[in-house]
Amino acid sequence: MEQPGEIKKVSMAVIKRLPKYYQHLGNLLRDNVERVSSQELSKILGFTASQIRQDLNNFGEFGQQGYGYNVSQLYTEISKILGLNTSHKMVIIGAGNLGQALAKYTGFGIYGFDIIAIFDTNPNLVGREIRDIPIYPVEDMEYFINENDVDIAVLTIPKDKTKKIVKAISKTCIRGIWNFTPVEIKINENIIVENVHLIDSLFTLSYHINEGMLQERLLKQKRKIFPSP
Amino acid sequence: MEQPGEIKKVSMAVIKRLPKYYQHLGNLLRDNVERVSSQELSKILGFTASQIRQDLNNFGEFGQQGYGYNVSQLYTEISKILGLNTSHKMVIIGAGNLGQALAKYTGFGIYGFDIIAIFDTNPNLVGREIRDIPIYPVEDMEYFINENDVDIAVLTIPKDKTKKIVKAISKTCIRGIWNFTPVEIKINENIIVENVHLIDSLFTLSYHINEGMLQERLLKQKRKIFPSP
DNA sequence: ATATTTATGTTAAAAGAATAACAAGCGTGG
DNA sequence: CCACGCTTGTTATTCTTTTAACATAAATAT
Repeated sequence: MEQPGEIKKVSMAVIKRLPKYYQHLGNLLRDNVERVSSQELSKILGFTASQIRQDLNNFGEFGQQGYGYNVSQLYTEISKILGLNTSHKMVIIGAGNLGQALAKYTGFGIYGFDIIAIFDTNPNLVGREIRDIPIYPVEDMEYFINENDVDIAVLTIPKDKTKKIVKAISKTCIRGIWNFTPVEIKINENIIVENVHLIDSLFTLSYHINEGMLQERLLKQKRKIFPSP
Repeated sequence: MEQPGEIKKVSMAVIKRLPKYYQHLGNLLRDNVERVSSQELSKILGFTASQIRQDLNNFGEFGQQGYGYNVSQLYTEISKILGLNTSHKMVIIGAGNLGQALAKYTGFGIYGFDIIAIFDTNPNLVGREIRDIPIYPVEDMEYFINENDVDIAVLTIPKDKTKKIVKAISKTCIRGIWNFTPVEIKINENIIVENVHLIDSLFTLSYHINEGMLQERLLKQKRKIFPSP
């Protein structure tokens, strides 16, 4: 029984679809499309119209019967839901290959995610800059984060250093960790962890490539148990 | 009614858990642990023991009553399921920041994923090498892939070039695409696409960081509809 | 102004996934 | 060598997510 004023938890499946809504509404907006129906969105996104309406109704009533959704308004609403109406300060921890690549990439800034510092232990890197972003010694990390109200820490460090860094971070005002290390991070629940486990992703791809052969193998196995007449 | 010899489709949720099983079994193996029960795995992995048994039984009967699972055997079985018992040839398409970072990273090779070439249009990059991996002109891509029986193409190109590259790739013997571009790739069903949509991941993180504030806003909204007495 | 079409929000049904329960079989200790 | 405890594979149940259905309201056409 749902109490008035009670918030029902939004499922992870819904949350994972929100970025898609946001991005495609952005495309429509750029194409000066004024209105869109759940059915039209359905065709572009590949979700059912019903699902789209259900998803959106987790957050409010944004549409109008007989009209559909106002693209601009819905775009704004979803940007608020995703927290993209305010900008975010990020720091990259670990100036290795991946850390540097993420620092060089300008695509996050477009959405208000500003990388304001990089931290590393390597004295050859400390003092240098990447795209005007300074590389500081990791000792200064905690002070810097608190002083500059940093929201997000991007972890691109070797796995054996992760535990120590996470412990240090957990004492700061950081709100979220974007974790590129293969380590499963356990931390207090006020800090959100979003994992990018590349090797898992690659394994999943490998599974699907292998799937055909696998099924043949399983079939043979089952035929032994149920011999054909 | 399930026919003998018929394969029931394995759900995506199960597949996404397989890499976790694989990695933690690898850890146990390195620690010379001989046997493990679903309950013990449950504690490490955070899935229920029941779920682990269900998951594994999608692929065969690997355990033994009263004993559990033989770590080494189960590890091998899962590596076969994931297709990690054979090595894979990869090429990186796009030698930008991310492409170069992935090329420099040696962690994929450990699992038999060998990057054997990089392709780019930039004449300043073509001819150079990254970790002994040569950078070739993108014109040679199709020929090279077919000639060298490349399995996986890693896409790290700007989004506006994606469609053209995908079209070219689709005519080759490539089996899977590891897609780091934000583009939704439509291709014939023989080629598997695994997406790493970084911006989606970042948005999801932002959502969770924003969640607290969001709920307050929704509460206020609902209070208007259901005014408290 | 009115009827018809369109498309929402919401409720109901179906499908799918996670958890729990349990019978059957193996290992271990006496 | 036997009995007890452990742990699986599997079936049953519960919970979640997706899809379908529909009553209602706005927009459009006549």
